[in-house]
Amino acid sequence: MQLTRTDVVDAAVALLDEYGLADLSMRRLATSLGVAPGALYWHVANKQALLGAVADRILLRAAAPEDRPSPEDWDARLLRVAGALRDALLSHRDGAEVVAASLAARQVSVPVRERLAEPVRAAGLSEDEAEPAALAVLHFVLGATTDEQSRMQLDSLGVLPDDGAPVALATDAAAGFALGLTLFVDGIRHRVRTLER
Amino acid sequence: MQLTRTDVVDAAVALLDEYGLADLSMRRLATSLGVAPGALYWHVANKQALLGAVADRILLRAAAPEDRPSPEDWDARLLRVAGALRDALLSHRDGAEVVAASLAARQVSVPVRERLAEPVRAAGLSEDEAEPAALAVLHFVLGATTDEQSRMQLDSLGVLPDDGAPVALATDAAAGFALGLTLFVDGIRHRVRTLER
DNA sequence: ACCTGAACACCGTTCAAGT
DNA sequence: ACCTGAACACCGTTCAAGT
Repeated sequence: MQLTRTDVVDAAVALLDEYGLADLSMRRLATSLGVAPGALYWHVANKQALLGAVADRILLRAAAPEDRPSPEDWDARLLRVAGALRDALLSHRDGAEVVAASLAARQVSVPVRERLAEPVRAAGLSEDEAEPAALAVLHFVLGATTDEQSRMQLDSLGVLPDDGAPVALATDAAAGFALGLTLFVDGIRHRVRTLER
Repeated sequence: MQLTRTDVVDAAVALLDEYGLADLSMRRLATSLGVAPGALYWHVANKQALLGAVADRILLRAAAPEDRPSPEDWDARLLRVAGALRDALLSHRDGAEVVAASLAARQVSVPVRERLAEPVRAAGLSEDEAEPAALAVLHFVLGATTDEQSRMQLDSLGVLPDDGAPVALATDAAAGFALGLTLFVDGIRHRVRTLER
């Protein structure tokens, strides 16, 4: 059967989940599809574009457009969207890294920034400020999740430096994430209040 | 003259500034030092460790320990440290990316997280919360600066998508950075107030 | 102690030529 | 239209052997 762009991205996601980003090469991908390396370049411009498509796949669940307006307050909405984003990133090996890199390379078409900007605008921030504020939240989510994910891999794969408390890392990461988001929400609320005055 | 670890890191920083992270290879580095590739592995365990040393170099200026306690309020201190961090990252090509990657690989020894945690503790946040709050600020700084730097490179090197306002990008980036930090500071202040009650 | 030579096992990308 | 074969120009890392 003939190869599709969708097949290529499917296989790339499968390789990512099984071997991680460092071992996701065009040559390995070609082998897994039973095809010569050059064949991939018919379906995809280059590796960067492929990773962008993978990033879109990862984000799609979390950042699909909402069909009907949510009845929640803006802060609950922001927390939910950011949480869904984190979940989506965590649901694939090196997901946060792939998305962060693709975002930096401007290879992502899922409007994840806009999904975060909507609640921030609803909070009452000006058009000018909602955009950078949403970006700040996005940067936090990506950074925190990349960190969490790389930590998970480091200590699944060997020993971690073990710097201090022997607590469950998973709950720690979730708590840190929640705290960071809370700081943002409170900061946004404060800014709206002072702007209203 | 005999090669030193310091020489190797010096040359790596020079290559980074001139050609960027993507073109900073061990082989190129060896050539620039007039040495066989294998020679580098006497002075440095591997590429990751080398990049960690480069990251430490980049951070050293911004995160050197303060000799005497600053007379500033905690919020001014936090803004200053975060700003100095951004400046340090911007002062080397791909600086933010190098530091972010090295931080994720736990290859950085400059205590940049602690430098941010100090003002947060001084604000009145508990020991438990100051750490993740400082991490959140660090993630924001790294994400925002990586973004800013990759944008700089993309439009110095070609055309940028030009999505909207034809404003000066540099001022935009600085303003977005300042806004993000302000949200954090206000969020922290709010949290301290509610905890005090 | 420090470095070379040479190899091992890979990369991403291109492109004429085939079907 | 889609893919192969083969090449080009690279990688990071190791390690016996030299000095």
